[in-house]
Amino acid sequence: MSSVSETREQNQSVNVAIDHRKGPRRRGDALYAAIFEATLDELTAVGYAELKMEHVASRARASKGSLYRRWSSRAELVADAVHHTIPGCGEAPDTGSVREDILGGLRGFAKLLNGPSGEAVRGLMAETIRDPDLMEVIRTRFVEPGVNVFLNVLRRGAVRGEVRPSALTTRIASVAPELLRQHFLAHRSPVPDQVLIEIVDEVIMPLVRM
Amino acid sequence: MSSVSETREQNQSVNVAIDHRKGPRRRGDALYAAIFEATLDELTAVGYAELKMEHVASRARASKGSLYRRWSSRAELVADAVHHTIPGCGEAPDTGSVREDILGGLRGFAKLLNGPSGEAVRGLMAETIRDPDLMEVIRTRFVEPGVNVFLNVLRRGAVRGEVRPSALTTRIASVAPELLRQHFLAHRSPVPDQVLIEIVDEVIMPLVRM
DNA sequence: TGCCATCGGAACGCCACGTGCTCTAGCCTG
DNA sequence: CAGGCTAGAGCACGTGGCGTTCCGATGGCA
Repeated sequence: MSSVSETREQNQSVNVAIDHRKGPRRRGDALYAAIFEATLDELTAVGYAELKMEHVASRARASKGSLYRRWSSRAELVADAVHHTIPGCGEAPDTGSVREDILGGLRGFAKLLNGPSGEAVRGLMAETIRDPDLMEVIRTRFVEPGVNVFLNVLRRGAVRGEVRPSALTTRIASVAPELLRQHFLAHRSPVPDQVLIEIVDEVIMPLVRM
Repeated sequence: MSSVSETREQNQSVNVAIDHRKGPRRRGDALYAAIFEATLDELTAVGYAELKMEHVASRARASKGSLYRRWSSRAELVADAVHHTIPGCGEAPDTGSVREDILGGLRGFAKLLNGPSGEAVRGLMAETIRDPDLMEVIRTRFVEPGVNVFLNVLRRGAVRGEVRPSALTTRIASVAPELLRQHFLAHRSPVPDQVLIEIVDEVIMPLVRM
């Protein structure tokens, strides 16, 4: 996380040694990895709105051409970078209590949203306005997996008799992540833990009780 | 310098008919109204993402300067135009039934979202990423009034014994509009009426029952 | 060793932004 | 009613990021 502007100045003015037409040059996976890393660094540094392809390239010590050869837009690059970085889409714990499971699942999502991935997701949500296709990608990668997490929690709760069987629907399983997402979009991160507790105790638990 | 004035002379001689420095010129409210109308027309024509200040000005037969003198950004212009156009922020009917009241309230919002205002709101949501101040404006103008609508419905229902008193919270009153908003953002409009019915029957009614 | 796909760097045209300038219409005052 | 003053229309400009293209260099591979 050293100073970006220094590096750029050197590139522009004097230091011939880092003209990488003459230096070591990466290809394939190594280059992909460097670009992903630079993308996340840039996300944390300036946020999605101010993320410029040129700066990502410069930070990755790559060329704009190399970026555009792989991704046709900023949104695709960021989506790939984030998806490549986060391990899975999270999984709720199995504590034997629906309340604890859902709260744990929400905390997992909140942790992602509060990090650089969150800044990315926020930006990607915005980008879906320009590009409806991207919305499909977002839904598939970030939204639907979340719903399944909570649906599984509810199923386990129903088996134990904690959850009324008629609550085992996609719509109800979507409520918790949707409220979280809505709060995340409508307020600046980080999402306070108190909000998660409120969602669980005021909404989800009364909603799924027998 | 002389070449510049030559060009200008040519432009003038060719385009005399549409040089509105000589035509009727509006001020004050008339100009505001024309700009708002042009903004909404442009919104329906090309959507928020492709809305350009230059095109709005041209459609309103106004100058960019007149726009920037009033609004410092596209987002402020659109927010003003929409807020100036919609009558109130909607009010739920009082049918004597919580289910019908909430459904009616949701249908009111959905009607707004499915029109040009919806395209505007969608775009403004995106813009809040660049401009956190704008988020405050959006919340004040479009979000919070909606919560109060549903809170009033729940209060009336509690008086009638339809709603448990502990459900009279801001958080619970927010659920319906938040789920609607989330659906609106995650899918292209128009929002199907079936979605509203599902929100009411699967989520809200079980949530607020005695 | 020689080939060639790929890389880094730089320059380019493009487009919208936001601003400044000039000329002019409409109102307001004396 | 005349003159002044405010504000609007139109145009041109500088700026900045986009996405492309070209060139020279490089590293993997036959």
